Amino acid sequence: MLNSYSTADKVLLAVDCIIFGFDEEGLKILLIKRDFEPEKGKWSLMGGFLKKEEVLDTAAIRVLNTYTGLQDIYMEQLYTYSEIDRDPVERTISVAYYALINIENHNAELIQNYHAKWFSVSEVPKLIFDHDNMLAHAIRRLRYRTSMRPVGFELLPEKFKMSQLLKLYESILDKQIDKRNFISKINSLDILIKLDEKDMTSSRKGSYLYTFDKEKYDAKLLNNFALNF
Amino acid sequence: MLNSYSTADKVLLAVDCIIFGFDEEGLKILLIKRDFEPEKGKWSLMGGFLKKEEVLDTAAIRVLNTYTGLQDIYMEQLYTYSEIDRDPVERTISVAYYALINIENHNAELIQNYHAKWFSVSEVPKLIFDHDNMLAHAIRRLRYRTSMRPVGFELLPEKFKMSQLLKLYESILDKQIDKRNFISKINSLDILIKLDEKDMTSSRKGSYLYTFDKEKYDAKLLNNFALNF
DNA sequence: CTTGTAAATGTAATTTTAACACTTAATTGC
DNA sequence: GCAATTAAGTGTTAAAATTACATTTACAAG
Repeated sequence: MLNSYSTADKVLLAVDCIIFGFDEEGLKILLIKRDFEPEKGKWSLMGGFLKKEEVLDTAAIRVLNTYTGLQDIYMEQLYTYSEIDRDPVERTISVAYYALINIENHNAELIQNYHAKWFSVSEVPKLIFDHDNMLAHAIRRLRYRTSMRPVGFELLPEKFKMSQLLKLYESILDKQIDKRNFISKINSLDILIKLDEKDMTSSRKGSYLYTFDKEKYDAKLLNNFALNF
Repeated sequence: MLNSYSTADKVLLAVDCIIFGFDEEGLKILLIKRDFEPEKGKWSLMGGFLKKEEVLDTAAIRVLNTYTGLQDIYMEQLYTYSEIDRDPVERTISVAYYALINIENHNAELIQNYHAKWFSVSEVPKLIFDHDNMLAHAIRRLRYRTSMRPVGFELLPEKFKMSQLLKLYESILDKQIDKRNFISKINSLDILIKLDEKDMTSSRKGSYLYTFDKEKYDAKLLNNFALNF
């Protein structure tokens, strides 16, 4: 019967986390080496089972924290995967979440302790189960999202150079963007604050640092502004 | 322990279906009057529980068919809802799906037999549980999708007038669109075939009928063409 | 003080979008 | 049969957005 709570099947529900990061080398993703069967020793997304009295968003945050120690990371739900044999051990439905984080802010040491490792998105190893599929889906979504609104907030350090922001966009969208057009478009959005400070590490001349203007950014968000690079 | 299949909690997993339709009156949504407790007699989305050996996509199709007799409706997964008390009877996680169908093609009689009823999206009654939230989410997604690619395929009859297509877009996006700009933009996409046939029911002059050019449409899809009305 | 390096900067051509109103084709009623 | 009616059909222009493209600047190093 379609609507009897008592006779309905119950299933295992998992969450898997796709964590994007960004540094000088480009766009990366955080993976773990599984330390349990099946597929022990293979690379995998971070995952775990949903608890009875837990909301999915919370489960995703908990799983990420368990594997990496990372806290207060905002994740977005991506998609729910339910292929019958996606998990060879037992029928498991998995809800994928993704997040963007700033690699520098989230110290490598902690991640080392937890056996998680960053991989360039262009050099991701074969993953277990349907995790390749999840990752591909997440990248697609990230690209899409990027063209709809600035994503730099989460992926860049507090203060950043314009060239970093440009590189971030080029990494995510996987294409070259004209520097001048990029700068004028970003500036026209009026969501950055140019600081008096310069970063002298990368050139003789030094380059100005910027921060996001959170207030103006939030105001724009309401209008669903697009970017179209 | 995070990864023990044997000790992990199992939960009830449901699917709920948000079915959009379109006719002369505009954009509509298909609801049912619940004939069981709780909330018996209240309006609701169509829902049902996932079976052990069933994929979510299939469950969504099955549920829709059970309530409406409708078959072969392509649905897209929307989002998974997991608030603890979203279902007052028992903890239930629900995966929402949405679809666009052509009301004329899917005969009203069948739907009557099954106690489902079409409501204008502007006049939807209060729904049970978190279904209002799901619907709002689905409308947002439909608008978004509409601006990214033509959706007419599913919502219009095989042959349609340009004015119907225009009205469809106006209904979904909930705003007026200039007739001439609309026509020239649609034509520039080169995905419609203008037939020799005219529809004489709505005016003295009659209006040409169109169909979608599926091949050209699919070719364009690869380029992720946008519409921006 | 010359050299090297990345940063910073502007303009013109093209394309896209937005705003806007009259004519046409055919039926209906007189 | 002709005047009236009704929705269909059709182009142009101004404004805005996008794209393509190259030189100068500031500073440190030698």
